[in-house]
Amino acid sequence: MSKKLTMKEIAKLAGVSKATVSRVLNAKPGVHPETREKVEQVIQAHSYTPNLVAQGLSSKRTKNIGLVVAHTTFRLSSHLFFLEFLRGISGFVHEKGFRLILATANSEEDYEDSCRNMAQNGVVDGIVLLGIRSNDRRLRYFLDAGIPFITVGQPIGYPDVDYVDSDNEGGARTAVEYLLRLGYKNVLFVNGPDDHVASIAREQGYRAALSSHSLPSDERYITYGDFSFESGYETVKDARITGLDFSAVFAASDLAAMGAIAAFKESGIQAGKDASVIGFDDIPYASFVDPPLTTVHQPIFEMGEEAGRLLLLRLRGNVQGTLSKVFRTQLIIRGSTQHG
Amino acid sequence: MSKKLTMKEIAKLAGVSKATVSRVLNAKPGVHPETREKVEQVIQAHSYTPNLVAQGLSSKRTKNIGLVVAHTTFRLSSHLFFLEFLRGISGFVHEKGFRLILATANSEEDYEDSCRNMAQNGVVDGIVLLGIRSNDRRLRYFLDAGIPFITVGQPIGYPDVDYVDSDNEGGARTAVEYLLRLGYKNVLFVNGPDDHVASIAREQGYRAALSSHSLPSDERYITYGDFSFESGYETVKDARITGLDFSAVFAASDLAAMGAIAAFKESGIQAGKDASVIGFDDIPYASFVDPPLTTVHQPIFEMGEEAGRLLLLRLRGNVQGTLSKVFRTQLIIRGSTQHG
DNA sequence: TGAACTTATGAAACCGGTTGCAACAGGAGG
DNA sequence: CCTCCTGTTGCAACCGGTTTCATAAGTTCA
Repeated sequence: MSKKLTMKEIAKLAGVSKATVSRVLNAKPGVHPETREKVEQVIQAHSYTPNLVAQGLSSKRTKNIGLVVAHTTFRLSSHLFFLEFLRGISGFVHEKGFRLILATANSEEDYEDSCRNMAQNGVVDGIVLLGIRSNDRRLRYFLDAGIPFITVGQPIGYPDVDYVDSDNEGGARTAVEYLLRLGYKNVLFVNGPDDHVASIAREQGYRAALSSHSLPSDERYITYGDFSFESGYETVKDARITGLDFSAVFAASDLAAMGAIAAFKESGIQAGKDASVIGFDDIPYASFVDPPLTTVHQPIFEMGEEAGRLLLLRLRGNVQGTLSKVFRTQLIIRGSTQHG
Repeated sequence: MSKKLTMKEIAKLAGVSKATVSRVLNAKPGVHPETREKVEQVIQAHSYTPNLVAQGLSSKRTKNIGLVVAHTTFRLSSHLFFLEFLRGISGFVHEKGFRLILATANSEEDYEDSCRNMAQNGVVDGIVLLGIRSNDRRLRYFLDAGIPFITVGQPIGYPDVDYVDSDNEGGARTAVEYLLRLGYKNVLFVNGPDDHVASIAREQGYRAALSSHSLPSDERYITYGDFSFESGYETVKDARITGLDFSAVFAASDLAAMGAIAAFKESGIQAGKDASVIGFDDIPYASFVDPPLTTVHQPIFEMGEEAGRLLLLRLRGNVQGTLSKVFRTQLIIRGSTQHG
């Protein structure tokens, strides 16, 4: 455990000044090739690496990206969306030499604190925000602090904010239209939280599908939950007790769809035969369950990569206007919908 | 977007020196109550927060914890172990005022780099290592750099390293003994990678269970995979083709167990009736699939918290000897094993 | 051969905090 | 009234880098 060398010591060993070592390290011009060579040798020999904290202080760029996750998103340990997104962005930013700092929270207040801290403490160069709400007031922290950030999901209420999203509305519409074409008259919609931006878009898609088939939206068939298994399960149970007449369900998450399937099964109704259920996300588990889940695929991994890409673009600074990218969604037909 | 104030400016506004502001901020003694009050007011009024990077540089403590995940662990997007662990440690360290920096990688070399960087660049105070192997040589980076770290899973080959773990051996043994008591003579073991520390312990448990029933270990029934769905599926398929005679499977992950169930099903064999399958982990999905999975529960969330707790203890410095905690595992009997 | 220009380099200021130490004021004790 | 102590405070060095600017050395050209 040799003590860590500093730039000054490297400089002395190479017989030059700190400034020169710094120039060599950052591949700056204006260093004689011979000098550069010599310095590089010393660096190699002692396998010196600069202290990134010091570097961050003086250059005002830490190469840290903050990933802030709304606690409601994070709490659903089963929310594989997050994990897949993380894989995407993590790989990308690391490749570009950035680090990822995770800010999560166990409560709404902690979350608020997380946001404020991230915005103000100077530790991160930019931020990715996951799980935002409509008119989310937390965005103000970042805007006020003047720190670059990008949201996942369209930032309703903030037209000038960068974002990545998937075509939630189109995906929902396609799914519901598919159910209607199968002949179902009533489609129970198990949505996410009503102020979640993805929920809002998916609800628009649901309504659009009904409209396109000249059907009115019956509000009793539109319900809000939290994307969980339980929310799908309970909603279907309750709806049947209430006497609603349906055998098709569109859920805003795969987990909720699995809950719906389980609830049907308890009443002796088999999804894929006597009923149809469609989920949303296409998590890796979707094809493993029985019946395999028909669902709306969104390219979560790619969305993660893209969020990283756009944020880094913004950080580099030479962009004007707002950056955004909306990914296509795709209906994946498996076994939980009636065939033919 | 008001420009961020520095400590010097706060000092001027309060009519004191930087040093005094620093003392107030860190609740150090030796400041007159009146002065303290005044400084606090100015801080409040401008909602000043210190620059954590500068603080990190001068105090040599960044309050960052690195979470390094072996790429093989991370690549399995379906590996809910990671997510649940993350929830545990993340909540804990944030509560203690630390941040979590994620280091992951898409390849073995990237992973190696990640480790080296984390160890040397001075950005983190301590490190949590997930997914280590037996005699993992990457630990040397951290030992050489003299940076505190803790591993998840017993660090085979490094007796003086802190760790948290679950009783993998006991859990495996209990599971296999349960199958043997149900009357199965041959239990196919779908293990993880053979150099993964958890795999090693689970294999010991498997063998111990056979021994305790005076059965020899038949090596043909011990197979290695990567914890994935596919590895469970393929292994069962192959084993049946090879002509092995078994209708009980113990898998080292829930996913692999689900794969095994799927493979059985394709041959018209129903887990829970004609065959028995036990998984490991008890991921949240385990109870949602059909049949609900009998599995060995390990308290992943708590393990995450504990890893954070022990590492922070170590960082505080007033501990001698090595820290470790092994959590109990528990067999959760659901529907994928034959009843009675 | 000297003026003008380039290129290579180091000294020193700076980033925004923490901390050791000296200085200074006020009170106690002799 | 002087000395000593204690409690507050600020100065300045330091953490380990980056960057500006002055200077020295070497080139080009008239």
